[in-house]
Amino acid sequence: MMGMSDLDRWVSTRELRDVTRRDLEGDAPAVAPWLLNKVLIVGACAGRIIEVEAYTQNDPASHTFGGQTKRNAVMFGPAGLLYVYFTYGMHYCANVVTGSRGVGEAVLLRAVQPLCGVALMSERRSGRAALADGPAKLCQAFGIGRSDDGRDLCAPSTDHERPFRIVDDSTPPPSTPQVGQRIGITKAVDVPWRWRL
DNA sequence: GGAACGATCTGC
DNA sequence: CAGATCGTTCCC
Repeated sequence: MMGMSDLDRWVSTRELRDVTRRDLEGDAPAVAPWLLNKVLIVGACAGRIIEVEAYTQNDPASHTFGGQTKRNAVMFGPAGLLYVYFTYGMHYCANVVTGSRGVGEAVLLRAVQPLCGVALMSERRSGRAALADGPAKLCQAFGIGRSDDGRDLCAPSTDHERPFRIVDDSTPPPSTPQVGQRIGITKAVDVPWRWRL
């Protein structure tokens, strides 16, 4: 018999508000720190966003710097889409698209604090202690993959089996987040567009 | 057609 | 600190 999941319990104890497309639309460097403390929900897993990076169109480190391609097309879509890319031959990373249609901007989700579905995350992470403290680990823990590229985080939830969105549980973004250089890039390395709790 | 290179992670 | 591992991009 199906018991109440930890997500059900967690949701019922907090006032959750869907983050709207309008909330997400804007320059990635402005939206990125605002996303801190928001909650990512994918299926039975939820986690509080604790580290992000911004990427803009005229940013040499961004996938969109060279213009639109098949791979980065979602980044040019409307704010609120999820841009998922495959890298290093084995990892996926997930971004929230922030620019309006035609503008290639997004915020990379680098780390979340697991809130729900911890057992499932642990299983997907092969029992390792680190569940979602890196962009590829986060995707593995949440089961985010290639087929999620272009999913709409702001559309009304149609898939009740696998909700897929970002919500505000009334925890405000930190007033003084850590700010620093982005990780793992070789261009525009001095741009301080990484934010952390 | 081919080569170089990753917005990373892991184990040594 | 180097290896894994393959899609994407860019150059010839």
